[in-house]
Amino acid sequence: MIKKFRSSCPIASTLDILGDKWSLLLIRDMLIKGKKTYKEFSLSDEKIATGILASRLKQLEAFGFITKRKLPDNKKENIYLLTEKGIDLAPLIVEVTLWGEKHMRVHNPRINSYDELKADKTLAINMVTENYRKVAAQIIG
Amino acid sequence: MIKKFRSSCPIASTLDILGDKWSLLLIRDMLIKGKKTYKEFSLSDEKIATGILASRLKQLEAFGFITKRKLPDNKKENIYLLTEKGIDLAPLIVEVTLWGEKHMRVHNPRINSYDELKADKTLAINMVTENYRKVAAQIIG
DNA sequence: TCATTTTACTTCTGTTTTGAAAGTAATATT
DNA sequence: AATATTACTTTCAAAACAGAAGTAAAATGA
Repeated sequence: MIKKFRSSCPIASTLDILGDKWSLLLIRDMLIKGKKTYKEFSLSDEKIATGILASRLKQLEAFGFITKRKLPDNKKENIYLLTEKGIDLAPLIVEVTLWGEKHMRVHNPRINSYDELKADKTLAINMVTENYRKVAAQIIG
Repeated sequence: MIKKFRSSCPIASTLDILGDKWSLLLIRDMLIKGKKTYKEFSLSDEKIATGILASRLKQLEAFGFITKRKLPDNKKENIYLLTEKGIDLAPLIVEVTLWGEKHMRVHNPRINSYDELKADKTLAINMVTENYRKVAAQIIG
């Protein structure tokens, strides 16, 4: 997985990897919705194509956002879990959610409210990350 | 500028518009670097292609992130300025910067430090947005 | 046990997007 | 009046994407 970076800017470098329409949604699915298998990802609301899903998982793993493992009692399913690097995207995901809720509903009226998030951003981030860590630890036993 | 949204998720809807490698960099150039003309954008460190630049500016304008105007004494240059919707991306941009600085340097060693940002996030956001508003107001007279 | 289903992909094909270069038209400068 | 600058558009090859179909191993059901 070779990757050339366009500049020395941290924003540009982040977009060099996460700057597409799917990568951050996979992180969202893991962090917020607790998804962990290929099948679960493939059933997303946004209908990701299976080829794109495979390539994104590969890239996210190559760059250390996620890990891939098998559980002892299941030789078929792969379990994808966020690393600290991936979990650290929680504040970013919260900001995107808040911005999107505030400014995108005018374009997409279907967007829901997230009042809990607005009320206490820091608390929301902590709850999401703590919850994820707990659930992940439970999965790997 | 028609656009179909993939789902009711605010993250997905935001990515439907900003989920590419260039849009957020243009916002960055305006908000942080004070760029405002086509020429200035085209001279970015990341070497955006002129066709992509034109299409992104068009989309950002169509979705109300930026406005396009001419100054009374210059019939040639167009001045692009962020709207409130665009300025509101400051917290998101700060989060991306901080995340990128923390986690991307391992992949791209050229990335610089942003200690001021880390020290006080809220202050940094306020300074950037207040500065932008002031500079923009001065430009339009 | 053996057929069926499930999971996790890969492959194929047509379409869309991107990137690099060149071209154009109006305005501004020398 | 000639040249340069600005803001694009156009062109075209290459890369990325989307949807459908196919494959192989593992798990399940009869």
